[in-house]
Amino acid sequence: MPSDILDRSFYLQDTLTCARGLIGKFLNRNLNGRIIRAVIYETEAYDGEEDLACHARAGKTKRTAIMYGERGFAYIYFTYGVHWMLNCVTGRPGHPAAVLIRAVMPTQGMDIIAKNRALIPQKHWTDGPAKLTKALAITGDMNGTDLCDSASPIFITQGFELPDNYVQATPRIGIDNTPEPWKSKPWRFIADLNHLRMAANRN
DNA sequence: TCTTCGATTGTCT
DNA sequence: GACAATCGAAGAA
Repeated sequence: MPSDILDRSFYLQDTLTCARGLIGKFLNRNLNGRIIRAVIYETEAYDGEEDLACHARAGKTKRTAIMYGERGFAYIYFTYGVHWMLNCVTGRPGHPAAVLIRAVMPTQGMDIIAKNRALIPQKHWTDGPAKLTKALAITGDMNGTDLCDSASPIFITQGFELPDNYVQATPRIGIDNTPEPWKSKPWRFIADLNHLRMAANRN
């Protein structure tokens, strides 16, 4: 299948580089043989036990073990008793880190997403980390999926190169109780949606 | 075992 | 803008 799959060496890079680099890439979901594709436009980096916003701050546990494993795999966890979150394991081996996928722009398989997000305005189908997992039917049983294998239910492929002036870095969302300096680290990356739409339309 | 609280969302005012 | 929903992981006891 796609020779343009994002290969494991990508995920061995520094976690911030991965978080920035994933902006503009395609998130692919194979659902019973049908592919849903969406461009990633918002991510956050969680980097190591010393990052007090990172789940691995408590060390290696059953939940975070996947972050200590091989790079390029999915770390999917459940939160608020309701929501699934999708992350990519990144960074140097032995260093627990991951990139949270916070938002995507669907480009293929819209009919499936429409069913998964019934009654929700299209604008809000995939504009949040738990919204996109619901839209793409991603749940905890896909935890540990190899994102570098096009036979996986979830995998990531090459996308658009976005110049830095269309991608801004801001503090991460929803970590109000995390102490400084972690709370203010500009480890969230978000692309200009208008620019991304134009880039997508050119292709 | 018990308590706290979360990398959020959707609804209601 | 405020807040309930809803449950499992982690830390305390």
